Amino acid sequence: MALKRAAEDSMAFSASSKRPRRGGDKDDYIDVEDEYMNDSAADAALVPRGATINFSALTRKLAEAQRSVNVCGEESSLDAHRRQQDSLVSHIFMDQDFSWLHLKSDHASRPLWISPEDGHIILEAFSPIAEQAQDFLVAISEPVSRPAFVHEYKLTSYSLYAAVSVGLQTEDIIEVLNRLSKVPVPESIINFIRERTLSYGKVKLVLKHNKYFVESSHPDTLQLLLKDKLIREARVVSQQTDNSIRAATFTISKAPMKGGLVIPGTKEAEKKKDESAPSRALGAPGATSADSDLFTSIAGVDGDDIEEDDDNVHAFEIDDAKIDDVKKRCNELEYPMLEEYDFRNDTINANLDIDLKPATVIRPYQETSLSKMFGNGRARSGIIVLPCGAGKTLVGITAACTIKKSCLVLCTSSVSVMQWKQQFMLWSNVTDRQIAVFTADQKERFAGESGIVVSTYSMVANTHNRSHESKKMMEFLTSREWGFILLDEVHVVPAAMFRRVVTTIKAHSKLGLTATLVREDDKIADLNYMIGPKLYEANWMDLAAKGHIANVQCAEVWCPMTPEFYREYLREQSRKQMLLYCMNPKKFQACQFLIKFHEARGDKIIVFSDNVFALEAYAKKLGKPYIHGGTGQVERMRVLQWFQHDSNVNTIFLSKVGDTSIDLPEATCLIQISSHFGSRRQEAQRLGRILRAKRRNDEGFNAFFYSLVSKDTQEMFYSTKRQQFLIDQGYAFKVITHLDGLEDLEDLVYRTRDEQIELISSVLLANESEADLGTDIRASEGDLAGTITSKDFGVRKFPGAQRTTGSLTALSGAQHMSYVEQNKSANKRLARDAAPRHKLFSKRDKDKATARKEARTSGRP
DNA sequence: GAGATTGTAA
DNA sequence: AGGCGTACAATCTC
Repeated sequence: MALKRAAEDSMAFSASSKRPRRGGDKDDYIDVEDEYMNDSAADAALVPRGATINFSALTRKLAEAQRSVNVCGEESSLDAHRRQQDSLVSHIFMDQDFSWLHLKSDHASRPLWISPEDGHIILEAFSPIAEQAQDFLVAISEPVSRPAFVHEYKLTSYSLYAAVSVGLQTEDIIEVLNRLSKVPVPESIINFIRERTLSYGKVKLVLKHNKYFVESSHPDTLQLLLKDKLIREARVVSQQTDNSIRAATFTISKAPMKGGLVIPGTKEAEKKKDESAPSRALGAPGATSADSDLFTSIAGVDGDDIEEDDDNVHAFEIDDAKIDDVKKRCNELEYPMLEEYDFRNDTINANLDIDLKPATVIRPYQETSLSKMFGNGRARSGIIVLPCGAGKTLVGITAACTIKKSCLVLCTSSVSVMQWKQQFMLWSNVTDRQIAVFTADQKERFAGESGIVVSTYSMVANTHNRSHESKKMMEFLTSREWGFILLDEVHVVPAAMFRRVVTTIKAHSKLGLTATLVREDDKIADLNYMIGPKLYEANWMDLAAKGHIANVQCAEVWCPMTPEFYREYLREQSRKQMLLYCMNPKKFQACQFLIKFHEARGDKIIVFSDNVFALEAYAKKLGKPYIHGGTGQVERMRVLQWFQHDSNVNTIFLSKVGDTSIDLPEATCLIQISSHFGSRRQEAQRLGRILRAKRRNDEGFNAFFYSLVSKDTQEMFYSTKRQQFLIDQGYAFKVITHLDGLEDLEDLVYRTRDEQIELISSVLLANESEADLGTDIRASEGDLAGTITSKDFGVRKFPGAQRTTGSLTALSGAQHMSYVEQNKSANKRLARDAAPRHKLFSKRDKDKATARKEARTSGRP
């Protein structure tokens, strides 16, 4: 069967590095590439002897080699697809010739290659010391792409900042890089590292007595910062002069002491070495202990600290409303502020007496991530990136148990609020009195001086009218100093409203947790100054290889459109097109087939669809339960109970509700029928649903992840884009163009043409009733309301032709009246669409926008 | 408990 | 560069 063959193909490939057949299209690298591929991989050096090499082509080749082929007479479109995917692989070394670089004589045993131009680093992942090298590279650079054989990293300002903040020093970085590199570290890179790390770690932001101070052991650095207007104006010159002579000078205090700190739940370093044994596809014998010693000590696990030049530190106070701006500016000035919390010497804030339960042992990578955070005996602010199901919660709880101060946990939904509380109770000895929940329907407060509060972002970020209780609760939250703030799903924090929480809550240290540090907008970089640097990022493939998360086989199933559907697809506009390619009968069939196939294997299956209409249609047709946003709580729970405990219910259909909060440890197979929009995060999150499968440690267990894609439609593009994150994590997507045995299914849905035609008319009908009102009314200015204009037939509307200012025709009450009786929801949409056209509303919108902007930049001169 | 409002994602 | 349109969650009010 085709499916099985695909899996075998890929296995055979990874075992013997046999290259899939493919027409040679680029001649310039073929020779080199062949030579490389025929070498025993462990010996092969990335920089071969020989003339000009096109590295870009080489890396692309290797990445592509991971996608196994399932040839089915679809050559042309498969090739086109591949070319498209190729273009997504990073373009390092494009048109660049680095063959002049001097190779060290023993280059074959060194796994790194460093580009002198842009700081990209290539790691041979099959090198015996790859794992240690990887630890080091994660600490100093950004992972760009980590497929099976060749990993790509990039040195950036931020990554070096993160390296410094986890305790690495400039010369260490250069030295280790040099040891690992096949070529001497280029001068340009050395300069870059020196230049960037020089100023890092010199300035700190500290919270004392509920006030923020910029602190440094170098007064001249502070002077330098004060030359900046923004920072100068953010400074608070206090009247009280405790230690300082005059108000204009900095306050001086004793630098904090360091010392040995033990993170609870850890069991010394031996454990770690045991875990590192299983080798991956091309893995060679493990590294010598000398090697690992070198890297762990360099990577700051043992907690070597930056020496303070001075026993005294100097500081000036800044306005807490402006810390966000100041932090941002300091970053721009290449003096990023470290946020460290010397919690053991904090005598002002009451201790919280919690600890992990004695039996709790954390996993090696959790320990590693925490050691980055507590490497120097203090709590650094930053972000830890772990895949879903890898135990982020436990990392957070352990951190809280290490700091032992009051702690605020923020999550995205009230469901996860409850989960966090429950997890705290499970893993630590926290008592019910110490942990409080703050949501819409529960406003508790902990008893005593210190405690834990779990809440949601919207609860804390909320600006508009609050109930009396919440007001009081908010006062409680903002008035006190928190030792620790835990930000779950930290990638949401850059959102306009949610980022507010970082400034309104005064916390000594912040830890952000997320599985996918990506957003489709450009706000993700803001986290660098809002929270702190990325302290640790796990490699999904490694965790899977070690059995912490499940192995996943990913596949993209191409479903051809039936002629009727494709004809309609070409005629319609994008929105209706979407419905058409979701409801493609071939996709229906593929879905049915896959469900049947996996149910027979004993899998528990989740089918995702963003489109609620399609979701309902599929679920009803295939006779499976489904949940979407509109499903009531009771119904949801019932369906989930069935799914988890009833052996007759092995498949459920979920809309976007399934992306977050619902915990489904039983699922082992996942099918996406409508993967609208190119969200990498959503794709990764969905994959995460099956990573924690309980059966993951069974011999040869695989979880399955399918994306059903209608061929030759927009969906192909989105699908490619969505997969990027997972491909960067090292997942290989297979393309399946034919499902063997599908035709033999006796109760195959929509087999006859008549049935398909019936489906298409129901789809079009659904379109009429649900979608048309919106499009018709939103005709361009001056059109009579409800008139269908030529634009409605065009393939693509002219952008900007719509939504200009107030034509009153669209507002004339008659329309509203005429639709009120017919369709309530349409009426609602109508009102929403029409509203911005009226001057009053547009004014209100504008006001709101400016108000929001002001709130964000509040306090700025 | 429905509805309104606000906010997020992509 | 930002809007597009949809699905969803959380909160408060009545």
